[in-house]
Amino acid sequence: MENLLKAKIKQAVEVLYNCSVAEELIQIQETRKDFSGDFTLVVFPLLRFSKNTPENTGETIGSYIVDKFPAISGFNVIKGFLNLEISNLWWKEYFTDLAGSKSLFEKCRVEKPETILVEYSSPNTNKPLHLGHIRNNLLGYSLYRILSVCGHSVIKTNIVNDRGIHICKSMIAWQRFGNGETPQSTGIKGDHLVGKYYVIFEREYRLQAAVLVQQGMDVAKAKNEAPLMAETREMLLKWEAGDPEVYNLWKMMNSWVYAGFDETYDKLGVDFDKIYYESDTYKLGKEIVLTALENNVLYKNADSSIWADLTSDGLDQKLLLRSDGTAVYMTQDLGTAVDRYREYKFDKNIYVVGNEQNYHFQVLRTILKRMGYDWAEGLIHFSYGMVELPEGRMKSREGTIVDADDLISEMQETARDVSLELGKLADFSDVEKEEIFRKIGLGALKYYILKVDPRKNMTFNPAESIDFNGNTGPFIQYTYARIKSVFRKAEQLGIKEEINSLSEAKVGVKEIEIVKLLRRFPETVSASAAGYSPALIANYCYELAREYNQFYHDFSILGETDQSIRNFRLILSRVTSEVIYNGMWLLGIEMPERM
RNA sequence: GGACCUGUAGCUUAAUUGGAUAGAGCAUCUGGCUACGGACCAGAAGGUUGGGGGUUCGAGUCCCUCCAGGUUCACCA
Repeated sequence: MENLLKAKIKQAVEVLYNCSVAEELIQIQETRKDFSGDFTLVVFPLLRFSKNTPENTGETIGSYIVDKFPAISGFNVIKGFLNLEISNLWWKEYFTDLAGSKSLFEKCRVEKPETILVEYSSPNTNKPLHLGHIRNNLLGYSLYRILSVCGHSVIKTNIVNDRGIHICKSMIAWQRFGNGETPQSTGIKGDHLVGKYYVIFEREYRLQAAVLVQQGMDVAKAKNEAPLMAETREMLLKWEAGDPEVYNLWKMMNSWVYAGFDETYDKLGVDFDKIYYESDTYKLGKEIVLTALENNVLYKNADSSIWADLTSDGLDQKLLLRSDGTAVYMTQDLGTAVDRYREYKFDKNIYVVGNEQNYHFQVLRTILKRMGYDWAEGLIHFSYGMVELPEGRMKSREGTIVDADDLISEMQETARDVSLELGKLADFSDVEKEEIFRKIGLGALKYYILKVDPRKNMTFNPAESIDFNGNTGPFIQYTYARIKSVFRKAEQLGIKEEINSLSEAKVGVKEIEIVKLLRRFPETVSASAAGYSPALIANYCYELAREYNQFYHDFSILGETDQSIRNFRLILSRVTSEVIYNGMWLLGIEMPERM
């Protein structure tokens, strides 16, 4: 419709003012709700052609369009805005097409599909997942679905930080203080057990350093020379050298962690097509660094550490190999990127990583480009904001980290409490009920996190997150469940859809209002793909649900005596439920048939 | 100190990328079921978009400058 209007307006300006107009000057937008009309032309940019006041120009163009374009039933001009009214018949015909279309995503397909890797989650194997990871996983997974329905070929990847000094810390602590504990012997989930030893390491290490400081050593030196830290460094060297004892311990503890992660991913409803391990990719990283050193892209320090000098790009010096030859984080990221490109020849490699690493990715891309990898252009850092608590940032030192597993079960508990209190599920079995509680609890959590602009820091307010009223996941699920309830009733009454006669129904403004909203779905999906923002879809779903609820409240569907209107409303409800279902599906949120 | 980011009602947030009178939810107050589901709907109140300047027909959005907060610049990841 917009394109048609643009063409007509272009024609109008040519005929009326004898000038040809550039496409960008014709600005069409949906009319704001407080004004009458459907589409609005901003006339200011056209004044240079009309050489007249905004009002007169609007009037002139408006009359021309109404005259030449039967779908336009009227217009009004307010200040510099020409509001065009589309005939109800056009909307009803539009809706007829929509109701009969096979896929809601047809209009989202891009012309040139790309191969896109989406990396998300990226856990360290020394701690369980927390609230920050939840935002990461939900964003990554939703992005995967959004890009996929737009026609791209998307590969979900995860890079597991399974090596490095931090892993050795848990290992050392377990060796020293673990007494052979295992997930089996303790009944503790594997990732939580390993996390426990990471915490123990930090505690003991801090104690040792404090003792040294008390003996008169300065703080930096004490931190460096505490025996636990020395052992850890030694273990990392052994690990890189392939020492069998260290290697086996590492394998065992990592396997515990993976079992734990898999459980959490499963609960969250996310998965991966390809998992990379840094223990595999860091070697390639080292090779690449050494090759680049030979090619004089990098330089070697007197202590034989290897660096990139990025000062000419406005960045700093960056260490790529330590003086003892071991790899750092950046080294393995270089290796991973090259590895991935060799395997997939991706057009884009999207890293879903927090905004605290903005600098890291700037450096990564710069170094790869200097090394001559032109495809580094396609590395995209999808930089999302931190999740904070009402009291401020989560701090492990203060024990304010919100654990992912705990949070998921708490949300489910709350869903159970609320549902049981409302008592609408009496005729369900316990298993069925639990499934509904799960959908509601997770729906609330996911929606709460995904509705905010990913780029912004967000506050996670526990009290607010378990609210199921207003702009929440359960509100949207509830709207869906109500529509389903209407269908069940319709079936009982033997009322069937008649898709042929939709445009004859004498429906009111509210129905048309919803049709207008439904029309925005594909463009919302496209916009969320282009802007990497699931939040746009979340807010759209809410708006649609709210609009539908008003309609549902004010009008009867099955009780309507005019059959053509009843039929229109029934199909309107069906399409609305489909759009809500699919929109929420893009966010990874499941919809219960009843709740 | 350098670089980057953020600031919208008491709180959580939106704003079609420069368009009209800044839109919602929570909390507060008031009202609404003989109905297809009240996890709903309607109404009230709440704003100098951190301050100031500039560009523009038009600025929450772009530029400058202050103020406040955050992130980062590790032989951590």
